[in-house]
Amino acid sequence: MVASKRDELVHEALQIFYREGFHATGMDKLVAETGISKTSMYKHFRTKEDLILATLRLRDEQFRNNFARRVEELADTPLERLKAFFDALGEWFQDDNFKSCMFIKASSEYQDAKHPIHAAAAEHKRLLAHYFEELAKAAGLNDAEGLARRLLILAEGAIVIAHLHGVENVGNDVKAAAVALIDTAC
Amino acid sequence: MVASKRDELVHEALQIFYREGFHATGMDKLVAETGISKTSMYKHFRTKEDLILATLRLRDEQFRNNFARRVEELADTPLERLKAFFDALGEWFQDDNFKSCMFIKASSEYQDAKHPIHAAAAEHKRLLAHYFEELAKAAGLNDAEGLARRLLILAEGAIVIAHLHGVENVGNDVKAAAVALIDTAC
DNA sequence: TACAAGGTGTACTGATCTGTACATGTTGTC
DNA sequence: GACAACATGTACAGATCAGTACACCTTGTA
Repeated sequence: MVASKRDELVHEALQIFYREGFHATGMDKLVAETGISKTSMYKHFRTKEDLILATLRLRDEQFRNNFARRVEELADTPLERLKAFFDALGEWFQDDNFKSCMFIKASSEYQDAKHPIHAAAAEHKRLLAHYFEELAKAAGLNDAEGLARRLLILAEGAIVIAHLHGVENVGNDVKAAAVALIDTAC
Repeated sequence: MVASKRDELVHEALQIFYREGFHATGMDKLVAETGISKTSMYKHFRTKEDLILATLRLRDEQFRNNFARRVEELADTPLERLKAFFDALGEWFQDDNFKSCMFIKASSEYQDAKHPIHAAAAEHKRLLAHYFEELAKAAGLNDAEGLARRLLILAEGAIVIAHLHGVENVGNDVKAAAVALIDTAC
């Protein structure tokens, strides 16, 4: 099955934006690296911003599917899964292609909260917090909502530090901290 | 006392880069907003990158001085000061001009770990971890180094979430999480 | 008065940016 | 075979990017 050019473009642009950044990636670079003509790109997306938003939607989908699947592989109960998320996070940091989180970087380049790209990043993180909250509720933990917010803070901090200081320790550190926070809510 | 044009440039460029981003701020915009001529800028700094590095050095100085002072105002013992850092962090989030952390944003725009700007950001965070570690040691806590790394993760995550989701809750959440982690090391 | 240091204004180079115009080629379906 | 949908190449507009050239002005000091 051959994916449509549109899908191909979004998939490839995702990789390039993730690797190189948004402002630093021009449309000409996308043409050069994907082999897709600029005319086609602008047929599918009216602006570069629209293309970026499409890559973020895809990334959100990928990220949450991959993590949900991996967490389900790693553990069976809601409580164990909540903790296992932070193992999966550590595994991600080990990936050779790991370069921080696309949404954190997007919000760094598009800082205005009202900007659609910033808003998409905020929404992605809200969904992640919601995921934590559902697991915490299912595990019968106290203050599931507050715990979810605290775990989100941990996850984001770990991503930033893994990117800045390299992967060493970070996976273990964030897992330990997460377990400590979760245990206080038992 | 009149500061030198060089200092004036670095101070103003810092504000603009912080507010608008690095790639998004052209040298022509700096000329327009500071009133300093481009010729003068390039007399003081060979490249835009050199200017950015100078703003990061200033920011590092400001950040650590301000926080150290505020933390000393808020508490007297090492243990209390370690906790008080997260109160000071919450105060920062309330600042109308708060727009995440300049170093996180710098590492988002300059992703390569070998890039001087990325390296400067990494160093800034290492100094912050060191600050935590010294306080933890002075407080006689267990595993001061590990605790410092976990607290750094918390601080960075809180900054990211305060930027993405707004200030609500974040200050209290991160303080509660930090206290929980610190108390497990007592 | 002379000089040097620092600052200025303007106009420019050559590259790159987003986005468009326009004519052409390919492919699947009726 | 005809048509529509989708893709292509090329060339361009107009703005902006980092950085430079060059002639001039201001000010403190000797």
